[in-house]
Amino acid sequence: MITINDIANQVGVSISTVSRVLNHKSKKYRISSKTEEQILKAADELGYRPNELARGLRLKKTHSIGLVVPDIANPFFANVTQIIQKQAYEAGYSLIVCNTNEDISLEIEHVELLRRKGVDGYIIMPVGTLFEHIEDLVEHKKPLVLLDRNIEHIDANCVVVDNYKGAFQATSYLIENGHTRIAIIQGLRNTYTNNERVKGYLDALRKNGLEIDETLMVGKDFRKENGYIETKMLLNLENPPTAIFAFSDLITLGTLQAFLEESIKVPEDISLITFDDIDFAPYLFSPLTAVRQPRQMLGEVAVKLLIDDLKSKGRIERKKIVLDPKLITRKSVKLLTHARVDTTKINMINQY
Amino acid sequence: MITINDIANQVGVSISTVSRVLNHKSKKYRISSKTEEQILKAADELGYRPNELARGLRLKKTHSIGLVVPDIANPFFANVTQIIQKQAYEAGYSLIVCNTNEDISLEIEHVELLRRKGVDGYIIMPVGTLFEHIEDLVEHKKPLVLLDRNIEHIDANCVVVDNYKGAFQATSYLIENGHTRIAIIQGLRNTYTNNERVKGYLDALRKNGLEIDETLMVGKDFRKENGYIETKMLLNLENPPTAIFAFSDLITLGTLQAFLEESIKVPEDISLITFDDIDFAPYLFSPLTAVRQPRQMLGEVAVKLLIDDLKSKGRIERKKIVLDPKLITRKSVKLLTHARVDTTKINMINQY
DNA sequence: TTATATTGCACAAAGGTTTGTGCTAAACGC
DNA sequence: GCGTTTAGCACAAACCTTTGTGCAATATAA
Repeated sequence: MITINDIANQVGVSISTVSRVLNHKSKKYRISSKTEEQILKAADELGYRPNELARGLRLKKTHSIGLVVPDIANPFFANVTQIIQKQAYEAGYSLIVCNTNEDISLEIEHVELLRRKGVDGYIIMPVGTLFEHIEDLVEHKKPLVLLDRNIEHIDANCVVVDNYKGAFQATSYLIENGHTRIAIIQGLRNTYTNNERVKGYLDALRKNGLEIDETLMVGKDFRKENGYIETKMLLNLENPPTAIFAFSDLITLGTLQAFLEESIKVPEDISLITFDDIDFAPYLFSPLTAVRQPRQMLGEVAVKLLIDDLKSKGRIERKKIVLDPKLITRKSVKLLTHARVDTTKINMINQY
Repeated sequence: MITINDIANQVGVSISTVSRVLNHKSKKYRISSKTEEQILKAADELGYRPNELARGLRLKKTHSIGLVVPDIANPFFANVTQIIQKQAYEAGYSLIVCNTNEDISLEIEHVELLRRKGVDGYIIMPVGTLFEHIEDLVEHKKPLVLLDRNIEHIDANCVVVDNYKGAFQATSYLIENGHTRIAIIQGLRNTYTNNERVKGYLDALRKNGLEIDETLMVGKDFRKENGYIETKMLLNLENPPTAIFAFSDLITLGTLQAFLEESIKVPEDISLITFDDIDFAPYLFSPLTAVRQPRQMLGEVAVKLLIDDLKSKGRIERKKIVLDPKLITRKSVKLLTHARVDTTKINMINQY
């Protein structure tokens, strides 16, 4: 491994001079242009590569940021991750990616690891059930942004989408189409996203004077298996729902599998609406009506917030940013015949 | 920040003693259990967190590995990435993820960055058009595994799937179903995967005595837009194909969009087969026949190979591992009426 | 010519670890 | 009681940088 020492020896100067030249501080320290050239030449010839560990140790900066994500394989998170990676790279940062699998103890461990590695900042999509480790981060003034999921009590940068609104719109749309027995298959309980979606769902029901049936509020995590099992159960109810609102693309995947096995057709036999607008949604057997989240914006804003924080060294105040989702209507929701379509109401929903 | 120095002061011993205790070397260096306890207690109370930069500098080990991937947003790569992350974590390594966007200059930059950061090993899915930067890695004996794409001339660990076989099977399947005008929409030219797939396609045509029509061999990268544009062009041919073989899930996405716009139905109007068996494939408007790649295995083997290499310090010989893909037949291929189905041939293909 | 300013660079400390070696004091052998 | 072993730890170097300060040589001023 070539170090500045090797360069110094080759040129016959001290390592401090080499360092200054390599860091473009020749003028400031009055290094003659002759020496400068020699050093640059030697560095090139020897194939010098700065040791970022040593720099990081000295400078207390690693130019890397830690990304903590629940499930990279989930298309939604994968997309957001890609955006973040790109933005971070362009700002001069590398990404250390950690997958928590929605496991809080894994999340804690990963955050601990990232601290040991001395990352400059954190972008975290927290499980959200425990958060002392995150509080500790803000207490120590570590640049941090909470992504996709807010933690109310914590004074940290945060960018989320308005899950309440998304769920409210989706549920309202189903109601407008004559559905009264609407099931939800929830994601992980007590996460920010899930809570907000449940609230939106309930409020939409209440606003329309529909009764709330707890047996229709099922589900426990954002995974495919959850969607599959709960759908099977829902279909076996004595009085099954006429519509299902799935809280993630992966849940929808399980739901579709259950439908296939039971020969249930969407929307003829049952209506389906989903959070997360997967790329393939339009080409599914029944093109899916979905709540689309602004993935690109989510990632871009997260990185921007973090970089601002990094540059300002905490002098800048925390921001909580809420982005709007959008209901994309396709063909997976059936208009029940007894429904009176009230276009004014629909317009109201779209403007909401 | 708490250092071993702080612990040493608190307890009243030297930092070397602290270090040895914290590294479980008390016996080896005959530290009294009394001192040991005191140090452990102080470390806990002070909330000591080892500085991995300093350790890395001293030990020349960072416990992190660099992952270079063309496109994390692509479901295939996203899935592989997730597996790798998990396996790496369990082996005690963090993952620095770099997205090259199939851009060779970005790939080179990322590899350079990873070297500066001193990652212990590399898992790279190379663009493959240039590879001096990778050769340099093996020359310097850096633990490395090439994933999904091999580079023939390079003596590195490597795990790929048999793309030739996958393409051969898929093409043969189409031929068995009476198709003679089979288009391929290729991915990035001159990548290992693309080359092998083209070979498999051509060999299948030749073996069945079909003519090769260059106008049916289109496409230039693995993205959606490529699929969309090329499909539009293919549909406008004076003598359009009866089947399209798309070389990636994203290409298929574009193809489906084109089909939708042109009101083309699969498989009635045209047959479709794809590389990469996306999770949603069974539930598409026409459930997709696809070449499934063993994603889980791919990721697991890659990490295993790398870890072995890391542990053996280069004493172990390089391995090239080839995994089998699997043709999953669903309903996107139409049996052309004039075709004679030769079951013996089909069996032969499946055994291949 | 002498005093002062400037040029051009070297020295050394610091950042937090790990580890080979050496030193002191107690324990042991006889 | 003296020599030898052993226990228990400290010292200091090394890993590779960055940077404040200092010093010699040259240039400038008077």
